[in-house]
Amino acid sequence: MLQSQVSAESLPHAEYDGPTPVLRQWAAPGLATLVAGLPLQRRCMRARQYLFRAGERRQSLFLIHAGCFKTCVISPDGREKVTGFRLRGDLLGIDALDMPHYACNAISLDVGEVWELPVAQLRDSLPDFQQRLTAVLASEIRRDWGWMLAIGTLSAEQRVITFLLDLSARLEALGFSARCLTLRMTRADLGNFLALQLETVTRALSHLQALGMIGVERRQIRIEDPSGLRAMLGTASLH
Amino acid sequence: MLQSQVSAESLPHAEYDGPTPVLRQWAAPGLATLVAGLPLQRRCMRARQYLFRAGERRQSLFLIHAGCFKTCVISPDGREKVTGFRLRGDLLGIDALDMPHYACNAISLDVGEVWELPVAQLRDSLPDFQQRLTAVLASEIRRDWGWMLAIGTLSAEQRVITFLLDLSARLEALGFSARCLTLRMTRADLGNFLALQLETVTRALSHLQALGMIGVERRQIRIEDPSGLRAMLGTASLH
DNA sequence: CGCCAAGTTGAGACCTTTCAAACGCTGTGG
DNA sequence: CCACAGCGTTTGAAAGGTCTCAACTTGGCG
Repeated sequence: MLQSQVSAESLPHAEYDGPTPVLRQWAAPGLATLVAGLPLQRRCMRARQYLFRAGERRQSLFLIHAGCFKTCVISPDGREKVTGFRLRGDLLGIDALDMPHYACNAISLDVGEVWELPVAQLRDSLPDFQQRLTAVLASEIRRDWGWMLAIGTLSAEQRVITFLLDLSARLEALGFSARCLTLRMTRADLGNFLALQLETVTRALSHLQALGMIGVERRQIRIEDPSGLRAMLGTASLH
Repeated sequence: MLQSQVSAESLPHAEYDGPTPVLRQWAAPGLATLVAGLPLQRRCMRARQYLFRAGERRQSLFLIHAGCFKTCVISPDGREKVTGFRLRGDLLGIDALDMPHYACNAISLDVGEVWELPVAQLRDSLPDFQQRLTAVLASEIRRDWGWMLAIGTLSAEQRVITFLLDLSARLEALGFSARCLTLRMTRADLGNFLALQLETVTRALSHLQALGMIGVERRQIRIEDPSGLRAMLGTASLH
């Protein structure tokens, strides 16, 4: 249980030589260590299980301890948009900190575990907890802007590359392999997030594989040539 | 000086019957009244003047008192992305609250005035200032998600409509006319924000004018048929 | 008065979408 | 144990929306 990304971890570690251009700001580190001593409510998740839904009464924040989640918003007329894929260390629910109800859906893509944070209590006991929250929020804004930039200025293939490099770097920061990743989301989710059709995502992956840049086997992705991929971003036709 | 949007204000007020579907969360209100008594540094701006640039040392936050600003991020390889257009009451610089340097450029699109907020001082004197900040940050995240949704799921024309309705509603909330608006940004800025080419923006505006939905005269936009516009969003082919 | 930035419009090319079909897993029931 | 349904993925071919490039117009400003 909770063993998401083990397949990646069992593979050899590899170098990752430099940050992805823009998408390079993560949440404030160390929140997990901060709450280590507290009596937290732990909650295990199955794949495709909702952690919470937009509109539900917001009781607490959740710190991801294991697994992979997607967050998505849905417009009144039914259009859906995946706003991000969240990994261990990410906070879920912060976007509704000032509201009585959640503002998005949070769905587990795999088995996982979250820790429920008692916000009011933490605010009192930890002097700089509130400031930590603002840091997490600000960095989420910058992350979103990075993706808006990518979606607005890059071709389909470049967006997919950006996603792969970003995910690779995030997984590596968590101690997993940067070269071999398991996508926990469907092509449809990925396309939705990158503002592409799922077929376009598939084609981009196939093409990158044909170029020898990556290896694709269903949701297992091997990054064969990281610097080659990064070079394909630099040669941006600026759209 | 500071008389941005006067042209709109001098025109008759008109009804705005209902919120724009998704993009409907604004910054926490009343920040201006909160800081009313404090000895704030005021700063006047000209058109095209930078309030701050990404990378500059961040000293303070700025509360827009008058005018219109754009914020934008620039990737290392020179791709630019307008992340938003900011009006009176909006806070500039919050996205870098946890950093020593600004994370975006803030550029005045018109004459305007900002109030410089001494963050550290406010944090001490106003008990819930920090909490207000988190509210502003969270609402910025939701706003960004709304635009990501629009850009990812709507056609060019629908994005332009969404922008016009959003701006109209924001201006009305500030006491300006909801029917007659002055765009302070160029077509290029608008296109950049909406992930479209400037020519596509022009064509969308021309087409909406041909349909009798709006009147276009350079940067003066008259919204002739708000519900008609909103209907064009509902008839989304879901891309 | 003339230059220049901003905006408009047209025509063609191109990338992505759309629609369709086939394939491969996975879980279920006979 | 295998057949089968169902979802996710892959690939092809055609259509279409947006981009690109270009010319022209307009209004502002030195």
